[in-house]
This record gives sequence, C-alpha cells and structure tokens, in this order.
Amino acid sequence: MPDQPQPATQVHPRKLEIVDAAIACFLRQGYHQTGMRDIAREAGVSIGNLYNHFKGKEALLAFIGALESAELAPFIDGLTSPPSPRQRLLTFIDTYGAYAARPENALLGVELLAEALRTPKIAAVFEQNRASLSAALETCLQQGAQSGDWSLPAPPAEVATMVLDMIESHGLRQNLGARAQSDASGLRRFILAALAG
Amino acid sequence: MPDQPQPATQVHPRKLEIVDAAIACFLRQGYHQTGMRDIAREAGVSIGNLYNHFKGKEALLAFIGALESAELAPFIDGLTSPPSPRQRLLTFIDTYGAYAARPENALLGVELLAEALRTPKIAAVFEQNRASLSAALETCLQQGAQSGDWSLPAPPAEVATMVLDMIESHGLRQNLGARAQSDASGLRRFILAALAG
Amino acid sequence: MPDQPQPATQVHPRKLEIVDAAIACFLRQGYHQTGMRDIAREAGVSIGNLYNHFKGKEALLAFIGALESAELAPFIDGLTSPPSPRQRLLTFIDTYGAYAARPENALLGVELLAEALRTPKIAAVFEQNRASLSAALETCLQQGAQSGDWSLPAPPAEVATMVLDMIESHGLRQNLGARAQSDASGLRRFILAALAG
Amino acid sequence: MPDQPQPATQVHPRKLEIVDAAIACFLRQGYHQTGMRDIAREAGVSIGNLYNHFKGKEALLAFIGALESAELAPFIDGLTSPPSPRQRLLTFIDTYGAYAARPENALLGVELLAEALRTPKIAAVFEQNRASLSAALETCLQQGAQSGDWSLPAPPAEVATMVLDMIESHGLRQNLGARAQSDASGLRRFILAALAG
DNA sequence: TATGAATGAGAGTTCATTCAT
DNA sequence: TATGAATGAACTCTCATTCAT
Repeated sequence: MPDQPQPATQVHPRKLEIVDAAIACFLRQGYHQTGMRDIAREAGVSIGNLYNHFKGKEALLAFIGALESAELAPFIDGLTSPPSPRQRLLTFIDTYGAYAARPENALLGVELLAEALRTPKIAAVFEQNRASLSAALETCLQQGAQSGDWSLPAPPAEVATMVLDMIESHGLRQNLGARAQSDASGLRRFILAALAG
Repeated sequence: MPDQPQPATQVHPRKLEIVDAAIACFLRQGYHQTGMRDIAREAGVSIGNLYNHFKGKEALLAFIGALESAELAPFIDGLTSPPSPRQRLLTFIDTYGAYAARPENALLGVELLAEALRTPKIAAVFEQNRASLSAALETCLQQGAQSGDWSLPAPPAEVATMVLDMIESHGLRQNLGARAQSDASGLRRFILAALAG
Repeated sequence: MPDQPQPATQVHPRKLEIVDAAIACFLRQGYHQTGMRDIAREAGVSIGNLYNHFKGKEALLAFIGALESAELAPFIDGLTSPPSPRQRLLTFIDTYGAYAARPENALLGVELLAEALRTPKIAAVFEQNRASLSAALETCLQQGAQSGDWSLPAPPAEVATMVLDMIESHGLRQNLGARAQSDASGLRRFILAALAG
Repeated sequence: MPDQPQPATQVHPRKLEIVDAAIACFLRQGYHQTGMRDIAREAGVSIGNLYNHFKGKEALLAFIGALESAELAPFIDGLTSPPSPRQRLLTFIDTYGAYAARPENALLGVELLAEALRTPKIAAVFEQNRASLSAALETCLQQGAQSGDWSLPAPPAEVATMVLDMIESHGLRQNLGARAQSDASGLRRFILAALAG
C-alpha cells in the first residue's frame, strides 16, 4: 500500500472535482469514448490544467481505481470484525452486493477490467483491490469453517474468489438488461447452500 | 433470429480471413486499440476491400459475437440431450469451463461485454447468446430438480444465470494474473454443493 | 546508396507537391515553427492524406535532405570529369558557391544541420550528402597536386572539408545580413592562394 | 551597445543558475525541444519565478548569446595587443579554434544561428558578436599585410569573415561525426598558405 | 471484388505564458 | 522573490470511413 496513490490525504480539491467529472464521463460514455476534453469541460477546467493534476488519461483511471480501495475498507472491516462468521458473511453478501450493483461500480468495474487486460498499471490497481477483499473474505470463510458454521467445498482462497465473482457478476447483471430481480436473496441462498456441507 | 448476421451460410472466404485477423488483433491489442488498418494489414487485404465485406468496425465485432453463437450450439445440445441431468451438468461445467477459459473467449468476452454496455447492436448479440445458453441450462437444472438429482436454492432462471456467471468468471480469472489453478474441480464442487439441498 | 529514399524513381506526384509545400514552409517559418497542418494547407491536401505519403514530420525532412543528394550529382560529376583539375576546381567553386548561396539551400541547410545534431536519421542523410561531395572534391584536389597544379597545405581529406566549409559558409553569409558581396571572387582567390604552394 | 542585455553587471545569482540550466538543456535537447518547464526544473526554480528573471524563452536565448560577447573579449584583446601580427594570428587560430570546438559553443552556436535566421532579436545579438570579433581580426590582418608578414588574397573584411568561418566550421565539425582530427594544425597551415602571397 | 489516396474530425499531450497568492 | 495552478492554442498523429479507379 505504500507508494499507491493516496486519495485520502491532502489532495488539491480541484483534483477531486476532476475525478468526479471523469467518473461521470466514463459512466456516461465509457472510458475510450471519453476524451480528455470531455472531462475538462465537465469539470469546468481547462485542458491544460487537467494535465497539471494528472499525468495522463491512464493515470486518471488508475487513480479512480485506487479510490475504490478506500471504499472497500468498510467491507473488509465488516468481514473481520465482531459478530459471528455467518452473520458477517450474510451482511457482506447484502452490503457488498448492493455496492456491486450500483451503476457507477458495476459499469466502471467493467471498464477497469477491460483496461486492466492490456495496461499493467491498471492491472496492478485492479488486482490489489481484489486481493485485499479476497483475503478478508477468505479469513471469514475459514473462521466459519472452524466454528462449524459451514464447510467449504473447495480450498478457501478458491471459494472466496468464486463468491466474490458471483456477487460482482450479480451486480453487473442488474445493470445489463432492462429486467432487474433487484434483490440479493437468490444470491444469498445459492451461496449458503454451497456452504451447507 | 431473422436479420441476425448468419455466419454459417455461404460467406466469401475472404470474409472469414478478415474475421480471423480481427480476432487476432482484438486479442492482441483490444477492440479500441485496434484500427481498421491493423485488421486490413493482418488479413492481407486493402482497407477499401475490408469495407466491401463489413459495413464498419462495429459490424465486425457484432459478427464475431454472432460467430460465438455457433460455437455455443454443442453446449446447448449437450445440456438438453441423452444422459442424466447430473451427467449433463457435470459435462457442461467441464467443457464450457474449458471453453470459457480459452483466452480468445475470455478476453474477447470482456471486450464484447464492455462494448455491449454502450452499443445496443452489440448488446443484442451479447444477450442473445446468453439467453439461449441460459435457457438450455435452466432446462437441465429443472429436469435434475424434478428427477431428484438436486434441489434448486433459487428460481431456476436465477440459478442458471449464477452458474453461468461462475463458470465464465472462473474462465476469465485464469487469464488474469500469473497464477492459474487451471482445473475446474473447485468450481464443480462448489456448484454441486450449492445444489446438494 | 541502396536503401536510401529514392525520390527520383516512381513517386506519387502528390508526394512531390507535399515536399514542395514543406520546403516552402520550412524556408518561410523554419522547421520547428512549421506545423504539419501548415504543410498540408500549403500543399492543398488534407492532414490525413499527408500522413499517407509521409510517416511523419521527421521523415519529410529526411526526404528533403535526400533530395539534395540528387542535386549534388552534377557537382560530383563536374569534379571528376574531363578538364584539368584546376579548371574543375574553379568551376566547382563558382557553381557550387552559387548553389550554396541560394536561399532554399542555405537556409534549409542550417535547419537540416541543426536537426542533424539531435536526430540520427537526419544526421545520416546529412553526412551521406557531405561524404559523397567531399570524396569527389578530395579526388580532384589530389589530382591537381599530382599534376603540379598546386600543393596541398594539409591532408587532402582535411583540405576538402575546409574548402567545402568555406564555400557553404560563404553561401550562408550571403543570406544573413542585408549586405551581400554577392560574388565568389574573394572566395576563389582565397582558396587558390591557399593551394598556391 | 546601449539596451543590450548586460550580463556583466550585478545580476541576481539565481539568474545565472537559470542561464546555466538553460544552456545545459539546450545542449542536451536543443532549443526548440526544451520547454520552459525543463529549464525551471533543471534550475530548481518554479516556472513562475523563472519568468521573474526572464521575459520569455527568446530573451533567455538572447541573454545566452550576449554572454558569449564577454567570452569573446579575450580573443579580441589578443588580436589587437602586443606581439607581432603573425604571432597574434597564430595564437588566435589555436585558442579561438579550441573555443569554437567546445561542444557548448559549437552546438549552441548552431541553435543560435538557426534561430537568428527567423528572430531579429537573436539575429542582432548574433551579428554583434560576429562584428566585433571580425573587426579585430580584420585589423590584425591589415597590420600583418602592412608589416609584410603576409599579403591578403581578398579585401581584409572578406578575408576576416572567411577565416572566422573556417575556424568555426572546423570547431563544429569536431562535434559532428565520430571521427575527430582534433587538432588545428591543418587549419593553421591552410590559413597561412592562403596568406603566403 | 479490389485498391489505396483522400478526408477532416478528433485523439492525447505539451506549449509558453499569466496571475493570484 | 517565489510558487504552481490556470489558460487555451497548438502540436503531431490516428481514426473510421468514402470514393474514384
């Protein structure tokens, strides 16, 4: 986490305005369909000044990806904190499911993923976010297995990955077609059934 | 299915060469990073002639997406044909899992998905492929439920969607980092556990 | 001479129009002050099409430099052909002096030189032109020394270089201030005096 | 000489640091390839402060050109002072030859020249340096002619110009290719031969 | 069917310079 | 004196696409 972009500590407020503008544009038009000029206009900033705050388009996307890291912290906390593993897992499925279903997360996630496939810098951010979340979930899963809450049908790391994939795919699916089953009850039942042992 | 691109019936062989070239380019560089000139060069065709075969770049991607439809047919057959539901499901997880893990499918799938988010024409192709596969899996799942092979933790359509998501996410995951658990055994066990009831 | 750009043989006429436009712009505004759009406009060509004919700005300058090679041929012939070494040298000083004094050669020469200092591709063209001309002059100087027309105050290659430098500097000087001694008689007398022995 | 930049008298030391930084950048990257930000960074100064010391990029180059004027003074002294004209000329060829061969002088000279072709302000500085040096050399040449040390093959001003051109071209040549005859003996012999009369 | 010259909007980025602090 | 955010025109170059041949 050391030399990762640190959006939390002392940043020029303009920088955050630019980030918001970029997110809005990426959501509306997609990453590649968005020009730096679009972002500058949306942020009410000159194109030249935009480059005073970000080295380039890719850096902007990486920064946005890193922002996600901060948003993930509560979920990680929730997975490792007080209540029973079972309660923690249920809460996680619901809350992270809701998070993953929000358009700005679902759609930006796909842009980020597609870009991570070609751009190592983006891939690094992407994988770091994934890894920290996955590790927390894995811990929770193992604790639940030890406490007899459930049994794992596969190695914990693998199960954690699959559960995350399910939740995120589910969130994305809500944003795809016109329909929307909109609640996570099926998701929750599926996962619990898989752990029923 | 009426005015869908029909890759199966009589196409100019040059057209398929172009498609192969496009796939190669999209895999190597990504959809947006690939120029029509790149494709023409890779196919050994003039840029003008490329446009004799495809109306534009988007049409090319849509055609590629439609090609996938043909590749899906065997899986659909397998899900609805002779053996027991359980056997059909296991086979499907393995074979479709292998299919989804092939780089050309995993990576192109993400490109297609990202593009489908903004481009209705692409979305249509994308959803059609998904729908036909999902319907077949749903049928298989219902049959297994009726025959007592398993019980469904959620409505069949939803379970089908989640199972497909898992398999495809799993395939994509193999193409992301450097690691590779590489086999589908964890995946299979997870799904079967979810259906164990 | 093999894989050098060959402006003589079969080139699209438009390419030459572009070259002419570029030369006009470079002379008027200088190389760095000239934008690709300036050249396109001057040539009556779209900016996109300009790039169909030249890979980039640097390639354009290199091509112009290579064109000079063709213009040098007559001087090289004159230095190595029929009459007496003395007559050849005198003719060379006058004709090459006039050539070097023409604004398009004097001014473009400086641009080319300045660029050659930083750009290996340009340096290569620049040095090749210099080398072929210098070799021819060296030969002539040696023949004159053998025939007793003159004696060389330094190694022939060095003398050749210095004589060329003098002629070219002289040509440039005509294009600098407002004054203009305009003839090459002083130059000729200086060189002949140096060879007088 | 009135409103010429006056590098000699009281200047803010920061100003000289900036000049040094600019020279370093111009040498490394060339004048046009160097941005004001590059210079500011190299000097360890903010871009805003840079403009407190210099009106603009062109003023910086002009100042550098004017600095040269101070460096020329010793040569001018040497050409007009005590010993015999012959000895003065020989010393000048050697010392000014060495000066002209130093990369910072040879390369910056070309940048300055190229810029002088388009920018009157730069041309003024350039020509003034040239004129004062040329005048001193011309005086020396005439004195040598009067004292019978040599005879001039052309009007003294023209001979002075040509001798300067030779020395400077020779210095530049050392910085061009990889070869390097490195000493000025050929140059000296050539010039003396031209004056042998 | 096949060619590649032609188009011009638009891409990301850098530029010299200004100005409020 | 010193800072660096702010400006917007300009840069080189690429894009998908068209069209005369």
